[in-house]
Amino acid sequence: MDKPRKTQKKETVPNGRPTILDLARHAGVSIATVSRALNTPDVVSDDMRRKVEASVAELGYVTSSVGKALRKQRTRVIGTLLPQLDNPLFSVFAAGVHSALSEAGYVGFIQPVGWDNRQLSKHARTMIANGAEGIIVFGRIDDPDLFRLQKAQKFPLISAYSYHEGSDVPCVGIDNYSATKLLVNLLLQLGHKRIAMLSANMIANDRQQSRIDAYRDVMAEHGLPVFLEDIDLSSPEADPSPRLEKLLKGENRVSAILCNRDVLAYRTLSVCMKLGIRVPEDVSLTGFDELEYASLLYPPLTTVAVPAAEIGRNAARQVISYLEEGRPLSSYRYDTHVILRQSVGAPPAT
Amino acid sequence: MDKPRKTQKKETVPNGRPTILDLARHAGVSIATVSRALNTPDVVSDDMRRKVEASVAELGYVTSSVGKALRKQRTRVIGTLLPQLDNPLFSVFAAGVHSALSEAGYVGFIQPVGWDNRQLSKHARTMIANGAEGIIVFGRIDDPDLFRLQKAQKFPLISAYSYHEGSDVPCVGIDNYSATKLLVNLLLQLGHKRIAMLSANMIANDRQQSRIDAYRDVMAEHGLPVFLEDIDLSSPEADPSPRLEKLLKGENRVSAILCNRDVLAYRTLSVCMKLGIRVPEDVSLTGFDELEYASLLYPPLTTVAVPAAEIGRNAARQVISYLEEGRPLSSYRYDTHVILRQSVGAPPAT
DNA sequence: TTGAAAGCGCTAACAG
DNA sequence: CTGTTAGCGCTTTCAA
Repeated sequence: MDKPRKTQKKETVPNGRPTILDLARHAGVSIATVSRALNTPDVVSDDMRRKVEASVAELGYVTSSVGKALRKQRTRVIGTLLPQLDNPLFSVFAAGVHSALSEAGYVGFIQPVGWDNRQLSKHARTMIANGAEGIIVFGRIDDPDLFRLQKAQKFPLISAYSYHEGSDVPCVGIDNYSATKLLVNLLLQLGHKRIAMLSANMIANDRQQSRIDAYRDVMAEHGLPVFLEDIDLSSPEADPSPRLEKLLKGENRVSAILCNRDVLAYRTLSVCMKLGIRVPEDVSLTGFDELEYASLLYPPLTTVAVPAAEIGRNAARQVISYLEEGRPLSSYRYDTHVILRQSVGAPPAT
Repeated sequence: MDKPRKTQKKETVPNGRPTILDLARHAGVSIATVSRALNTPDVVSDDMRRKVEASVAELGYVTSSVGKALRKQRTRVIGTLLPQLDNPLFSVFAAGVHSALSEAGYVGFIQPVGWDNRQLSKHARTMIANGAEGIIVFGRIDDPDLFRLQKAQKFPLISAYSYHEGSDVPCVGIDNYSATKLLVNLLLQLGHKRIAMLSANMIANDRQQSRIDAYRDVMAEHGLPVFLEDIDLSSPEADPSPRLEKLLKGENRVSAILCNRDVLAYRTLSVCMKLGIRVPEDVSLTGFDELEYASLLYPPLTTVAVPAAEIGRNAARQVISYLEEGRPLSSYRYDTHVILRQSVGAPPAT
C-alpha cells in the first residue's frame, strides 16, 4: 500500500526487534532526533520528545547496545573470572563485584575457570571479545599470556582476594601468609605442639600455597613437626576419612588441625563426629574464610574473617574508576582477623 | 615515512585495541581475507593464513564481538536474573546455567534482583539492551511488563526452579506444593501433630507461597492447627530467637518445625543449641533445598533434594536450542525427594 | 531544534 | 583464492 518515503531501505519490522529506524518512522521523525530524545531529552522540543516516547512505549523499543557500543567504543561491561560459582566464598565475592557494577550502571560477565590460574587467557580473551572493558580475576594471575593480552589490548586488569607485595598487576585483597601465621601462633600459644594442616587443590593456587608456607615457616621456627595433607574436594568419591582418621587417632595423632578453607573444616568436623572424636576436647579445628555457616556449626568454627564482598566491590570500583576517569588502578591490602570460637581449645592432657 | 596505500582512513593504532584493519595492514592483506582466515581458515591459502596468524599473535588481536554482533545480529549472550548471588541455592543454579552456556560457546550476564519478581522488567531490559539474546529467570515471573517486553522483542524467556502447571511462560523446575506435602505427610506419619512452618521473604515469592499453601492444606485436611512464622533473613539485627523460643518452649510448643529454606533450618538449629533444645529428641527439624552443608550439620538435616544445577542447565540449554535451531521452549517438571536424616524423629512422649 | 550523513568493526555478497 | 564494498544500529558532527 504505502511506498517508501525517503531513500530508506527496510520496510517494516518483520520479525526482529525494532531498531531506531523503525522507531523514527513510527514517530515520524529522523533517527537523529530519536537518538537525542533518548539520550539528551532536554535538547529536543517537547513535541518531538513526546512523540518519540509514545512510539517507544508502543513498539517496546530497547536501545541496542551493540550499535551504541560500536559507535561510542564503550560497552560498560566488565568480566570476572573466578574458580567456581557454586561455592559460598566466590559467590559472596561475585555479589560484591556485582553490587558495585550495578551502582555504576555496568553489567557483568561471570566465568568459572577452575582452580588453575595459569590458563586464564583463553577465558579473558572470550570476555574481551564479547565486549568486556575490564577483567577482574579472583586470586593471583599466574598466566603470562594474560599479561601479554592485557598489554596488547590495554584493558584494566586487577587481581582480587590475594594481596601480594610488589605484584606486577594491581591487587586488592588479604595477605594469606600473615593471616595464617596469626592462626598458627594462636594454636601454639594455647599449648598445641602437634598441628596438622589440611589443604585442597594446592597446585597453582596462590592462596593455599601462601597458607602452607606460613604454616611450614612457623613450625620450623619452633622446631615442630609438619603434618600436611592435600584433600581433593573435587572428586566426592575420594573419601578423605581414612587419612583424617590416621591424623586423629593414630600413634602420631595431632591435637589441632588447620583447615585451609572453611568447607574443609566442615568436612573434617563431620568426620570427627562420625569417629566420636570431640571438638575441641580431643582436637582443635580452624577454618579460613568465615563463610556464613561457620558460626552455625556445632561447635562454632574458629576461622579467619575475610571481607570477600568488600574486596569484590573494591576491585569493581577501581576498574570502573579507571574506565570513567582514567584513575590508575592501585593495590590495596585488607586486614584480616581471627574469629575465635568454640572449635578451638587447649590440647588434651596426655 | 610510509604513506597510506589505499583509500583507507586510519593510520596506525594510537591507543585503542587493534582492529581488523590494523591486522590487515600488518599482514599486508585485505580485511576480508583476515576475516576468512579467522572464521573459515580452510577457504584461505596456507600462505595467507599463516601471515594472518602471525600478525594476530604479534598484535595480540582479539575479534571485537560488537562489530561482529552488529553484522551477524547474534551475540551469543544470555542473561540470568536471580534473587541474590551470595546464597548457595542460587549460585549452584547459576553454576548450572553457566556450565551449559560454556559448552555452547555462550557467555552469561548475571543480575541479582532481590526477592520480588514483580519488578523484573527493568533488569531484563538492561540485559536485552546489552545484547542478551535470551533471559532466564529464577522463580515465577510475576511482572506483566516483562511479558510485554518479551512480546515486543521476541526473545526466549524461561522461568526456572518453580514448575507451575499451565504456566504462560515455559518453566522448568520442581513443584514446591507437592514436595512440601510429602514433607508434611512424613511428619504426620511419625506422629507429629503440632507442626510449625518457618518462612522467609514470603511476599511475592512463589516458592515460599506454594510451600505455605501445601502446609496449610495438609494441616486443614487433618484438622490440625497452623503455626506460621515469617522470619526476615535480610536484616541480621532482627533476631528471630524470641519468636523461635516461643515456638519451642512455650505452652503451645510444637514438636516439629518445617523450615522453608535450608538456611532457615541452620539458624533454627543454632537457636535450639543455644536454648538447650535437643534435635530431634525435643523437636524435629526439616529444611528445603539440600544445600551442600545440610549433611554436615549436627544433626544432619532432613531436607528436600532439589536438582538446582540441573534445572539451570536445562533452562540454559533450552534457550540455546531455541536460538540455534529454533526449537520451541517447553516446560519440564523435575522430581524431588525427601532426604531423611537424623534431624527428624518421633515426637517426644508428653 | 532538526535532519542528513559519516563511520565505529565486522561479515558476506559479489567481482575478479 | 582474494579484494571491494554495503550495511548491521547507533551517535555525532555539520548544515540548515
